[in-house]
Amino acid sequence: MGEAKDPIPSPTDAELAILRVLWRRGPSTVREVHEALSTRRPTGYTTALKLMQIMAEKGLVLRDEARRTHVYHPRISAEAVERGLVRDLLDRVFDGAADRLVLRALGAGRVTRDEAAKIRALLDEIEGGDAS
Amino acid sequence: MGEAKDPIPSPTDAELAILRVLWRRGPSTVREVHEALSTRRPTGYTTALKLMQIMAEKGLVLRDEARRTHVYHPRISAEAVERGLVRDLLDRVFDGAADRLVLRALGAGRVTRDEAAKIRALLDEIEGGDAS
DNA sequence: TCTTTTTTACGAAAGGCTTCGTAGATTTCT
DNA sequence: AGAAATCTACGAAGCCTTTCGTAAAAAAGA
Repeated sequence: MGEAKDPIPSPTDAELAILRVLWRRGPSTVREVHEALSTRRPTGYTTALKLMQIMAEKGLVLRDEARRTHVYHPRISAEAVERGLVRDLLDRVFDGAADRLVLRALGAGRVTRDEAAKIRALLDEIEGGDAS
Repeated sequence: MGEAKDPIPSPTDAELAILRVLWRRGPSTVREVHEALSTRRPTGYTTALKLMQIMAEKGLVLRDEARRTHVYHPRISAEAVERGLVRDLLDRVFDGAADRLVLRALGAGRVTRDEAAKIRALLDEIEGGDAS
């Protein structure tokens, strides 16, 4: 029997911030991530380092140790993480009712005409392919 | 100058669960809340009590001490809390782009024809009233 | 009355997240 | 070579959240 690889956990807040940098920049060093984060919120270098080490343990990132300065790669897609977080919120506060979440989302960030059009198109797509 | 009353903080997970009971049942005692929660997840009575005491301190609920058995009232609306949580998620993971959140929401919980219709109506409403 | 139950108050432990300081190794610069 | 900078590893503190145990007061029941 192979070892049971547990599912990758959802990132914490700080971890998510780091993943976002990796998704945007691509594989990066601790220094690069730290600098990207520091522009928004000053923080210690070793803080980023420690977090990224933890993330490697958790399987959120992959660490390339070929050179002395390690390079970190995201190991889960933005889409997967977004899906997980949205499902969480959906379950925790909206009883899984997607339309109630959408209602609030449309209320919270004001929606441009463009965005509305995109959403309509998406609805068409869903209903078109759905036989229920 | 009046004392500066700080804004009510967003509820934690356990606090949210309690608020949801209060929203559904209306003003309730610790016992009632505890029983409502215990059906889903067994937990100690004093756990609910402690949480509700903390929530009263934070201003999330109001405590009526007229009788020995205190009665707790929600002090923020479901709508306000939902708005806050959605905005959080929006900022933290979607750069404030509501349509990206909606996209994921529509993907996460599968959407019924009914829900789709509601969302369309909502979009109509927004675009109708919006002069941008 | 005396016992049992209900209720509040309080303290504190356990776990998770974030942050940082320090140490040691390696590389780079002068 | 010697000094300075860079990098990883590690431990631990501080904070927050959740959970529960214990104690004391009040009410209800026998």
